[in-house]
Amino acid sequence: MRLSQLFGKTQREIPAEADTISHQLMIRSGMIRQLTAGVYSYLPLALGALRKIENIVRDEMDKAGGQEVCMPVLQPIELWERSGRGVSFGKNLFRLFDRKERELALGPTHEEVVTDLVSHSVQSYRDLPLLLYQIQTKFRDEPRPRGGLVRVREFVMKDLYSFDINAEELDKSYQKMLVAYKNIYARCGLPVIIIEADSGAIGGKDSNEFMAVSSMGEDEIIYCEKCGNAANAEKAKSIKKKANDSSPLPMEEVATPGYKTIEEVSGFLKISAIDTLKAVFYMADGEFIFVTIRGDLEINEVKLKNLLQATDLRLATETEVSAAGIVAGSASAVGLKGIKIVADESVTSGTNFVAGANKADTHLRNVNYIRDFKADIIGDIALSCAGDLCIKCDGTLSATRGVEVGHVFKLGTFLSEKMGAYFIDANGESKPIVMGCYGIGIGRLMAAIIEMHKDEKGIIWPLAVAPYQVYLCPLFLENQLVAEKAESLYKELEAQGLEVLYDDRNESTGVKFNDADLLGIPLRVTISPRSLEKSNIEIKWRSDKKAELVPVEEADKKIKELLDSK
RNA sequence: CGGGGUGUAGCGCAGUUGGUAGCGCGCAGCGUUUGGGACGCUGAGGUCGGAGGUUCGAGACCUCUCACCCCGACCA
Repeated sequence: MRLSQLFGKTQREIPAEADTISHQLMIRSGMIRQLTAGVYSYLPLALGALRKIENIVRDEMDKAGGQEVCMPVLQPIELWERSGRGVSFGKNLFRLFDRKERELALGPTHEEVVTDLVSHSVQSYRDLPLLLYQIQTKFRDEPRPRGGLVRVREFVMKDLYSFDINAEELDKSYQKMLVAYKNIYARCGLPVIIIEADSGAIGGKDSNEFMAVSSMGEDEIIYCEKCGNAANAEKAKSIKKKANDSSPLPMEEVATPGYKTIEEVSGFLKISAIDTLKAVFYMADGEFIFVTIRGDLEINEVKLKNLLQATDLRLATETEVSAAGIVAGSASAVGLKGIKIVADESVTSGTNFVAGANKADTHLRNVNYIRDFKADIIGDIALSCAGDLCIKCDGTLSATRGVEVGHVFKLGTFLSEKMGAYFIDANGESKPIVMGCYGIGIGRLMAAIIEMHKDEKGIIWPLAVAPYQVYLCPLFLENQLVAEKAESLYKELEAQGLEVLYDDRNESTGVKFNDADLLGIPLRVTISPRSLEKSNIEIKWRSDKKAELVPVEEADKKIKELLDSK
């Protein structure tokens, strides 16, 4: 490709709307252009890299036994009502009406469609296992798109669905996918860690995420350096500090005039937060919920949502709180009636807590679980954080941030049951198909790769995913010799099947080198009068500082060799 | 959904007490240059996000609205 013809210009200035480095680089290099929030056009350079990534993904899916299909983006809403997941996707589901006023959704994922599809063509255990996948656009109306391609509303995703006869067979499919995924990230030059994850709106049991560790990541990862146990913070379990557990004393009131927050109250009473109980109020599917947890801990809303089996969970508004008769700032579960109480296990971890007295400017000392209050539901709803202890060994947990570049789920049978996807087993019995699903966001993966492979000058593409392999960079193009050699080398390299970006522009050396660095094509080949005088050309890896001189007549061979050796 | 911020040329920005819209980059033409973002001259490019209002006069002031970005979706 001649750079002079390539659609998409490089730009010097850092775009104002771009915060993350990968986003800035993609805009500056002319790869992408935003149309509206979370919606992007992909220009040739971006598409080149995306195709490379897709092909790696496709190759690994095929090797793992996957068969590629293409399913509709446009999906009747009834499909989502049938599975019950329309509700859990909520406003993230793009909805529209056709001319007959029939409601449709733009597919945010394809479990429903694929399950429906399979239910019609799989009847026997002989048809299983089955792995179906596609690489195709998804639509999700995210409340807040961010970070360029990190979180968008329209994106290309590889989604594979596995269908098995039982849990053991699902395990095998799952393991196959884990291997394939590891291969994919390795081939893309992206180090990842595999962590335990919540299955969210997708549903299901076991779930793992592939995370690229990066400061631009949206997710917090809690991990143990000692045993390697790692999980998404919204899923992570940990052992918390011990609270005091002296023998229970009689409960007594204490005046706390104007002191409301845990910090204020514990400061005023000269105790630490660990010896208090905090109260937080939620609305779960329209029901007011009173949640209590030890004062030094935070509530993990994902765990809470799962514990309540709620589809919609949010903090209660002040109006709802007062309507429920709660005295904000002095609330506790002690003596509370007619409200569902959820408690974190931590309330049982100590004794003689300070909690609200449910009366203004007053708290209670020596509150003890069971004796003074009882929860309707008790469970682990605490957020784990760095400094807690590992539940698998006695190591101390650390926290880091990561970008989720892949997510795999064991779905089990809940969808196949709802969607009517059954098979006849070897004994002639009808059973629901056991499912798994496995996704990779291609654009996000590309962004993560750039985030990982860059320097102050620009992108440094790993060869396997670079939009071009060679940046052919003649200097002083008006020089007859340079022009002729560049043209002939360009043709020779392309004839060898190499992907060459030929900078045929009459730009100054600085401009060309800076653009070459910005675009990050792995191998730069410089042709100039200076080196040509000695019958040499210059070859340099984008990742290296130093260039290598090579005799002109060996240039094409040498370039091919270098690329093949990588 | 809450909080904060920004909308002026393709990009980055300036625009004073309200007086007929500018700079840099980029773009086009000509010339001189050019081993790490060269220089000169000439030129094109604007419904100042939108609507309404105040005013003799609005990019600026008022009201409404839309879009985009960032933070939080978090404790009473």
